[in-house]
Amino acid sequence: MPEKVTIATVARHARVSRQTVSNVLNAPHIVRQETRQRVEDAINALGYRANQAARQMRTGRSRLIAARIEPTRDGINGSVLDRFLHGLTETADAAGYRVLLYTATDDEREIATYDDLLGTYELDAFVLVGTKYGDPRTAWLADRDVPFVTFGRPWDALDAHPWVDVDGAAGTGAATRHLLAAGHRRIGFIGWPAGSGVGDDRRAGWHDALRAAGIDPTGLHRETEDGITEGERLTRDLLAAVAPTAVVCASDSLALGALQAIRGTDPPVSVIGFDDTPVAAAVGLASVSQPLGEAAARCVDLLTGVLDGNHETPTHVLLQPSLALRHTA
Amino acid sequence: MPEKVTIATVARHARVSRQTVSNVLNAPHIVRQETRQRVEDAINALGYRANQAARQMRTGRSRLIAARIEPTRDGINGSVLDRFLHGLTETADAAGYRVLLYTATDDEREIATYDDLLGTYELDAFVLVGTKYGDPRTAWLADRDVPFVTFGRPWDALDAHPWVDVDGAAGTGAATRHLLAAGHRRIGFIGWPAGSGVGDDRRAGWHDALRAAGIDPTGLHRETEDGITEGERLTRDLLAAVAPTAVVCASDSLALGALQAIRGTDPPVSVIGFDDTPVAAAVGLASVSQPLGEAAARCVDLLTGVLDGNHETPTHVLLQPSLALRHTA
DNA sequence: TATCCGAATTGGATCGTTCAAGACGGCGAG
DNA sequence: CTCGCCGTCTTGAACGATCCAATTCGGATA
Repeated sequence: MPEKVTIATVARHARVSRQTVSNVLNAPHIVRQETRQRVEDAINALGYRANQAARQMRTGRSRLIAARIEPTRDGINGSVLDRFLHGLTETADAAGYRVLLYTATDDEREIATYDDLLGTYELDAFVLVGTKYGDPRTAWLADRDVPFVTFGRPWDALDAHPWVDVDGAAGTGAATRHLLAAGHRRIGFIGWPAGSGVGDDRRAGWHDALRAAGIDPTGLHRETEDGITEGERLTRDLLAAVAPTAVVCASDSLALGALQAIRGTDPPVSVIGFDDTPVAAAVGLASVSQPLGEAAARCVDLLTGVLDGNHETPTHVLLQPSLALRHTA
Repeated sequence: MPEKVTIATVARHARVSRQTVSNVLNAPHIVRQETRQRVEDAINALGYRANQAARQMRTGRSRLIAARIEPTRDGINGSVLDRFLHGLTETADAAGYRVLLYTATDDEREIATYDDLLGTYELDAFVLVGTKYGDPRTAWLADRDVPFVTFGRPWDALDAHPWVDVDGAAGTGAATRHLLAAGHRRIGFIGWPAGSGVGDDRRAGWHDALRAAGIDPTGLHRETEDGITEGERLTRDLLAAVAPTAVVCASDSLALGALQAIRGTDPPVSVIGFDDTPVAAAVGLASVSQPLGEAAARCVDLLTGVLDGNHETPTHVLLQPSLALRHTA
């Protein structure tokens, strides 16, 4: 069995000192061209790889970022996180970072996990998905100057920390305008109770688009917790009350419920969901599509900016969604 | 700012040597009860956490396991991996391990990634999801004595390495028997081309169940690549040829296609899918459900067994699926 | 020729932990 | 009484990288 290749092995092979090899790796510009070449050749010939643990012990940086993988709730929205995670892994990899997973059942435990991860693994940064008003997790991290980025705006103070988000209002706005252009006038909205940043944002897009078209949105919307059953219930209610010819929903779960509710209507009531989940694609549901890969990439950009001390990079990014049109619209 | 708490800090505080603290952590039984208590008190008082990088450098073990997150293909089957990953993270955590993500677009790059992860991060083990006949990845890992477990049997040699799998034949068998009990006689099967271990296994369950009921399965099955469109096409073909009253499918994707094809039949043709994906739950599709959390837990069990040198643990585990009955069956 | 300068390189110390070997006191056997 | 052993604890070295201070060397300057 071949003995382990360390920086000393490379140094001996290239007939230079350990420090010179280290310089070739970390500060190539201060090494003479000819020497550098010799060292690089040795590295390739021996298949040397810098030992991350040793490097970390000296520098205190692990090149590891943590992301949370959530228990699959209704399984529909879970796929959003899944796609985001995949993008994150890919982009982080390209930037020389690795993604470590963790889970937590509530905020308190999640914070305990931060403490543990920071203490034992010396993580470089965290990526949080979804934040709420007065989120204790971001406060904890900020208090300790731990670098982190959220996918989702901090609704109570936009400048609190770096974030990446998708413009939900633009998405529901575009969906509504698409329906208006198709001749619809009574366009309903099924969303979440007021108070959640994301929900209010998505409703605002629909609301403002109707207003801009000279239509009064009063009475045309309903609010409920997320879920297929709830979506169906509220859509039936809305149909009975104001007979909309189209419905925009805050999520694909709600939209799937809406689809059940409108079954058999003639002409069929149009439905547009939100998130463009695989379920939507499978059942032909039109939906607002978030650029998740792009969002993940921007998160990594922001993090590397912070970690490498580039304070010139922007601290927040708002991406535009697109409309995935299918036969329900 | 408080200075870093190391093993030396704890030692000083408890008035023992560094090594004694280390022993309390790693071999408590060789430390006198009274001393141990004093050290443990100091650990708690100071909030000491062992530095993983330093430990790793000395022991060569990182307490990190790697799992691959795949690009969301059609997004339906992706959720299976997602749920598995979540279970894996949770169980690994409980066993003192963390899960590191990686991606790769093909086998060659995946192997290059193994090399990189092993070289720079000294990963303890890998979890592979899905293997095929003559898989180059498992061969590479086995060659180098890298511990790993697969979720999915190595179809060409069941004793090649530790694995966890779900009994697909039992699943399709149960589905078929359920349909038989409901009075169906002509039960079709839509699956994948012969040659894939998983596909052949799932077809065998259906085949044998029919045979056991004294029914000749000849002509009642069709094979195709996975996908909704393909599933629909083949189901139409099967309907036209032999007019089955029920169809068992090798995946939820195929089953969704089948649902499109049978629309309007009277009495409705029954359909049962495989994987119990969120999509199935959403559209009311009956499906065979894999115990993914349990599978992940068993993977961790096998790994810790290998890593801790327990060669007495079984090297493979075959779990039984259950039937999620919904209105399509 | 002596002095100085900066670029390039060197050896030693260090990060926090575990391993290997040894020190110390008490106890039982010879 | 002495020897060896066992249980308990301590000391020094090592893992593989980077940081720091010191050194070499060729060339420019006085």
